[in-house]
Amino acid sequence: MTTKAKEQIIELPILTTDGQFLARYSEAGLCGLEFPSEAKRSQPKPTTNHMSPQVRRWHRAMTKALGGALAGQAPTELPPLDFSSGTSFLQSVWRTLLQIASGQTWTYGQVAHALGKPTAVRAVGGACGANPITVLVPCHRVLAANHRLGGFSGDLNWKRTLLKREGAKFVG
DNA sequence: TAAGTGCGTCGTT
DNA sequence: AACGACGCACTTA
Repeated sequence: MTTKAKEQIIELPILTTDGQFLARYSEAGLCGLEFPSEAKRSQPKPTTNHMSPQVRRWHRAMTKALGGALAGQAPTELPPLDFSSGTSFLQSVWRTLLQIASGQTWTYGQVAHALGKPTAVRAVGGACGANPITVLVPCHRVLAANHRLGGFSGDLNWKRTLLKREGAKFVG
């Protein structure tokens, strides 16, 4: 028995006015949140493991936080975020993104600079694209230089929509 | 102005 | 070794 127990991931849908998101929980906390379109793909998992009270609690907070976030409001209370899927660099970028308040935007360059790696601009872009917790880890608030919209993995319209609701300004 | 090219840069796969 | 959700300088229309 040298094997480390395969980490148990619980997947739960969250119904919103924008469709059905999919939340993933590990023992450590929220480890994933997917947009409705992507969530449908990995739907066939009605895992009815007896949810721990903890997951229940996390999910309740998440449902509320996501609803608020989609309305352009700052999340009130969040479950702990499990970033363990990422390398240390990725994690440091994701943590930095949490500092960007609703309604404000940073550029990829600013994020890189905040990390103490002002030239790692492109790597920051890659890290944003690898963000496992969409919306709540606000990778959509990172713009290209000169307030240009920049890219987004998946549907670029999500980035526009979220930024508009938060009252952030951008070009594109 | 707008659009396209080239290159530096660096973490990830 | 190749590839980006970038940034900047520079060239064309």
